[in-house]
Amino acid sequence: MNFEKISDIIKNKGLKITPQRLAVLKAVIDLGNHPTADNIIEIIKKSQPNIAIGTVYKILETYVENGIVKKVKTDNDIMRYDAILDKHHHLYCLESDRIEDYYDDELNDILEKYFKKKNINDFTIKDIKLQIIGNFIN
Amino acid sequence: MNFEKISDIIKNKGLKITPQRLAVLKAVIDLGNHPTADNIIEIIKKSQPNIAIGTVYKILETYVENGIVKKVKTDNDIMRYDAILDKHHHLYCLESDRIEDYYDDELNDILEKYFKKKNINDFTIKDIKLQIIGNFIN
DNA sequence: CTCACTGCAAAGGTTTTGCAGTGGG
DNA sequence: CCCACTGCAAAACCTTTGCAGTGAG
Repeated sequence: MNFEKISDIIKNKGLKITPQRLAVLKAVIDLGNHPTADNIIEIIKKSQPNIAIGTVYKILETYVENGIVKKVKTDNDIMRYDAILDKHHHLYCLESDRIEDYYDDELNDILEKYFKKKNINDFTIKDIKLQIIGNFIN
Repeated sequence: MNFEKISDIIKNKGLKITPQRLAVLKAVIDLGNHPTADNIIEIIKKSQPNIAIGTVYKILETYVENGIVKKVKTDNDIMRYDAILDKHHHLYCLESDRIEDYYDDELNDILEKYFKKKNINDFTIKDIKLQIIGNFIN
């Protein structure tokens, strides 16, 4: 994704634009497949060798607070990040640490209809995420 | 839960029974609400002040491998554990770190039917977990 | 008896923090 | 210009590991 679009995303949230912030968001979007903080840093170091690890974590935290990216947690306890571009769920592989996106509007409709009918006591639903766990067939 | 039942759960998996193992599983079950390793250790220290933190982690890992407890992924920092007593999903509170269980067979049926029909390419589903995210109304 | 389990302590890796200096608006 | 952001390094944090000693089967 180009820097102009990325710049817009950041600006829309009223955040200051810095080269580091542009690079972090571009990395999360371009890497796509739920990168770890480490993956992101590795990519950014190519264009900005002096970026600090702490800075990347601070930027990611800012993005999470502003709803620009989401955290995705794995069983191995390493945090991964995911740019929010569309509503989707995740396929988790039991045999590797692969995580793939799963999109389906029909599924979202089914869930929405179900929860609208159920109306859980004392709980307001903001989001629903499915963790679909299994194995990829190679 | 009493130690006899807990002992049976461990024995059924062909694992050795030790006071530490009994205490860890009892703590996970009794605490109920998806305790962290730290919560578990805190409880156990009351009856077994000398138990080692490393031992608790090793025991929990053994239980996970043997399907006695599950790890619960939170989008925040810390790993939580959950005794497997029944198929269920989780309500995550955005404002606190509360996690509640959500049971509903109708939901499980709907999901099963949906995924049976969809048949995701190159992926065999072993389990599906819903993260229902929102706020508890106090 | 034997091997798996425990306790201990150190190491491992990830994420957070404090502070001085910098630069975006 | 000013305040928010960055770089740096240390530290906090949770979890894992190695090893010697112990105890369950």
